[in-house]
Amino acid sequence: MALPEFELESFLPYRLNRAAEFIALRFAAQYKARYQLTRPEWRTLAALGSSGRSMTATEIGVHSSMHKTKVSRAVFGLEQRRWLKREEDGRDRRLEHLALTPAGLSAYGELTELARAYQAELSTTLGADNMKALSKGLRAVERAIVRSAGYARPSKI
Amino acid sequence: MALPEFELESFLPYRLNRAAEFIALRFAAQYKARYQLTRPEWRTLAALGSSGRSMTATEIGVHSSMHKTKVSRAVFGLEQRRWLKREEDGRDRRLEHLALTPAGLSAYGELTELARAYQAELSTTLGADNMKALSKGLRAVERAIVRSAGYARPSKI
DNA sequence: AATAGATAGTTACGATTGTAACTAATATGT
DNA sequence: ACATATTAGTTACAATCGTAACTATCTATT
Repeated sequence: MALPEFELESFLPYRLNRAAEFIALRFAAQYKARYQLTRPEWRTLAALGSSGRSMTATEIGVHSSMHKTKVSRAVFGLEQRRWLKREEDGRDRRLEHLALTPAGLSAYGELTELARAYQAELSTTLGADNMKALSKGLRAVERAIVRSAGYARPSKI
Repeated sequence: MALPEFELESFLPYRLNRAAEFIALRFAAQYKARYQLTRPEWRTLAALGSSGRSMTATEIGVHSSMHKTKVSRAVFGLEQRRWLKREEDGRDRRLEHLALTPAGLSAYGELTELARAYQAELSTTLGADNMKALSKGLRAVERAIVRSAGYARPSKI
């Protein structure tokens, strides 16, 4: 009569969600307080800044697993701050190439300082080899994401 | 003049968020289609079902890293389906002990079947030892969550 | 060249969310 | 014992989000 065992504590989606929420919140508090940035705005800024090149909105969405309307609004927000500018593609006028302005780049630089500090703090808290293990596991998930983006419709991510 | 390096690809909050979002979405599609459950409702049901005992709303929130208003609404939703009942604490009348009804338990049983299947699929996709690594890393984060809940205000999580 | 289908991105709108304020109860300090 | 602070949980409200529909453009088929 006993139910077959199920340990929520070992169920990956639940654990990942919980961990992500916990880890993200503390960092979000910093850039929110300092720059009034929303999470999608920070993620968009980070995607652009880290890539070191211009990207389309769709690319940003795939890269960060954000819904396209989220990206669209984040881009609009960053544009209003003049941290980002759009440039129309010459050949395909549906595409917009998004790039950080000097002001955007400088904000990105300051934010990466915070990020670096937070990452260092995490490394101390979690321990170096737990970080390594986490990183290895995440890399496997990332490969799965890339693979599935290849087959399936990216807009559904 | 070059900015100090920052690799978004190695920044834990970003990576965790992306992975969690990706992994959770596929599973959410299943319980949404099958039971019209929301994510907070599933997480609440799972926390209760898996613990095998009654819990308070606050305990559920800490356990699942969900905001207390999210928990409050999820509890209300599950109560309306008659999957959960509340019982007042005799000594402290602010507390409500939440427990699954037989119907709730049976739904939980069916959902854990889906969960188990999904976990198995993930294990195949990611590979057993990547799962192990991920699990080890998550366990470290979980310890950090527990520690911080001890000191800091849990309502802020 | 014309039509149908696909894709990039935006937006209207209903649903979901978090903040802050609230109620009700308990705990604490004097 | 009384005032004050704290805690559990709910709710009003404004902000945010995702679905679906939309515009504009491009690609493929005939």
